[in-house]
Amino acid sequence: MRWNDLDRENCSLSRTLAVIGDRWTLLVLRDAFLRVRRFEDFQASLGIARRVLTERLKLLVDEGVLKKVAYQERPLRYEYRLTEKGIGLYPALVALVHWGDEHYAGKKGPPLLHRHLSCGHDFRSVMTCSECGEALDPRDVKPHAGPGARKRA
Amino acid sequence: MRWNDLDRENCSLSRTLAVIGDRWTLLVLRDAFLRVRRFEDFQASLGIARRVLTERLKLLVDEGVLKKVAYQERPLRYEYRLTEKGIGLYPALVALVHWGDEHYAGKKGPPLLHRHLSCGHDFRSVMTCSECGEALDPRDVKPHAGPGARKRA
DNA sequence: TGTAGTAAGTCTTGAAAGTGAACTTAGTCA
DNA sequence: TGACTAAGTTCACTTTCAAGACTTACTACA
Repeated sequence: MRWNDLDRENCSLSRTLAVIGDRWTLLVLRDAFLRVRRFEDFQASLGIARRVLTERLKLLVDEGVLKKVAYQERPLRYEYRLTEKGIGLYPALVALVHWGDEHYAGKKGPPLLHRHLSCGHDFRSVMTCSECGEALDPRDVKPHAGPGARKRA
Repeated sequence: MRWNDLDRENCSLSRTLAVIGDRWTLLVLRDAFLRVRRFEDFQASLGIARRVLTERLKLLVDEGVLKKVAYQERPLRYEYRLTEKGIGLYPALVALVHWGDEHYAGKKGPPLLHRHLSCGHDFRSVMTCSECGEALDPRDVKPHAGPGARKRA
């Protein structure tokens, strides 16, 4: 199977991964959330091959995860910013980071903490149920076919 | 940069991606959460090349995300099950699925729904603050250097 | 005893994607 | 004029992936 075929699969995870399911893409997004915006800055920060960076940024822009915004004219130059759709990936990214903090941080602790400005504390994200507000235990969740289901979910 | 070098980077996301940041790996984990456990079943379900599946399963076992459990002797055969560490990836996976539901589900709606057994409703996951319990707005979060920080976060 | 079947890999070969360095373009600055 | 900058593009080379055939160790059937 080719990766471009993934978006035709009837699974929201496949379709998500067809857009952002590539290591570089997720690192680009991490940087974007840390306010990196320009081509040279992404390149220097990640050490990514320039051709690959060009390709990934283009895909993210085409998918509406990032948008190009001119930051100067003559010479015309653009920077890349997260759209609302892109910001919607924050929970997933934070969940991955916190999983890494938990299992791969060294003795000293995690390299980066997240502060919740409105309460003032460093936090970990907790996945809760949109309906009852309780914290979710994976064993307390049952997947079932939804309205868009075909044969395989 | 090689991908094996990623785990030496001082960033929890890099270290996480060195383990699970590969499209196939995440799809393997999706299947694992849907109770797929055997080599042949993963292979048939995903259409993944057998060599790549072998490799990915081995990495996940080496990293303690999956464990091999014998389900019969003579011939000795193993199945792959999520460990506690693997189950810890559930929030991230659900967040990715829900992002896909939101942006890529067709007119009919998402192919798969998640029911919270203890409250009985289909839900979406909401990221909340472990300290104050409020839902988190990405704009209300400020990352800052943690105890394990080196020069770059 | 021979034949087929099963589960979990392993091997092989051509195609695709990634890597690093040099090059290009359009403009500024001194 | 010459050096510099940002954002790519091009090129030669290496690594990884895809698809399918093959292997191993055992069971079940006739």
